[in-house]
Amino acid sequence: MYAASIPTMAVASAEQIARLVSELARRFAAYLDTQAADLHLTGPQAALIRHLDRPLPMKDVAGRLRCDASNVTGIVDRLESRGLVERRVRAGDRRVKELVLTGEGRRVQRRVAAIAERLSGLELSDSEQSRLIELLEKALSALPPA
Amino acid sequence: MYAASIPTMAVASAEQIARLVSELARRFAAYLDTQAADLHLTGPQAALIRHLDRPLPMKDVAGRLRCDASNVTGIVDRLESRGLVERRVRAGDRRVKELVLTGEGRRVQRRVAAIAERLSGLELSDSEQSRLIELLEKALSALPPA
DNA sequence: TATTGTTATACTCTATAACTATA
DNA sequence: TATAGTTATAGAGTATAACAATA
Repeated sequence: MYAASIPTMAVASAEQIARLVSELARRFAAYLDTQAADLHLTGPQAALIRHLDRPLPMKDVAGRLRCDASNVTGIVDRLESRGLVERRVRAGDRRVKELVLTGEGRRVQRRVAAIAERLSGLELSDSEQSRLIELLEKALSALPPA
Repeated sequence: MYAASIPTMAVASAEQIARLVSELARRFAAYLDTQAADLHLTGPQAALIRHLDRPLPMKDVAGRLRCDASNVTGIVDRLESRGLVERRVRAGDRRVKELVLTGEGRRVQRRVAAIAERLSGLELSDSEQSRLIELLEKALSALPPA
């Protein structure tokens, strides 16, 4: 046993948390990817569709996906070729192209949204869920906003 | 990767957990990537180094990274060209190449390992950490093993 | 001049299939 | 024949820089 002033246990569990969060992140991402693949979407494509809650300029899409604007061109090209999204020149400013979902795009969007919700069960009781939410929010506050 | 925004109201805590875990996963991955980039490593390169706790056949590396063996060739090529890892033909079976860290590779490995540990604080007390570990483990059990 | 989006370029990661060398 | 690893190929994502159109 060590002196109480040096939180040995805390260090041990800190590492454990890092490992668990890492594992959870990995599996969660893998889950999302496989679910997206079922819809014939890559991760970034699914993310783009999920963020398209209203007509959005390409630049804003890049902002939400946190990637360079030049990438969005390619991702949108592929989605547009499948008829899921559409580029529309903004009336007031012809430099801007707004991205909108097609009818089929909206159908896919609903299925994408359902993916995260399907994770919900998590085998936790209501009170466990509340507590987990609290702790996750606190843990989140320790990470850079990115 | 998924939604950035956290709902202000939440009675539906299951969905909220899905969003929080999603957000945590996203930020955690982003954090790991930027930290790895500081070491001039990509995510997969850092992951490979992290898993190299002993001489490991290429095939086992692929297993640990959960990717096809053909990918490992390229990742290892790049690490080897930087002198971080080394391929060694196994004495007993000349088909097998075991991957080992060089001295410099071990130094980098220690820095990679430190990344996850640095996440440890998480601004949680000891008991909060214990509880979070419990809940994370339970939540993990709901996800496919991948 | 500044901004929006695209194109050109170059890398990394990904899987599948064909190939080699060993067993 | 079977296994370990590589190579060939092709597609997707990433960023930087240069560019056109528009403001």
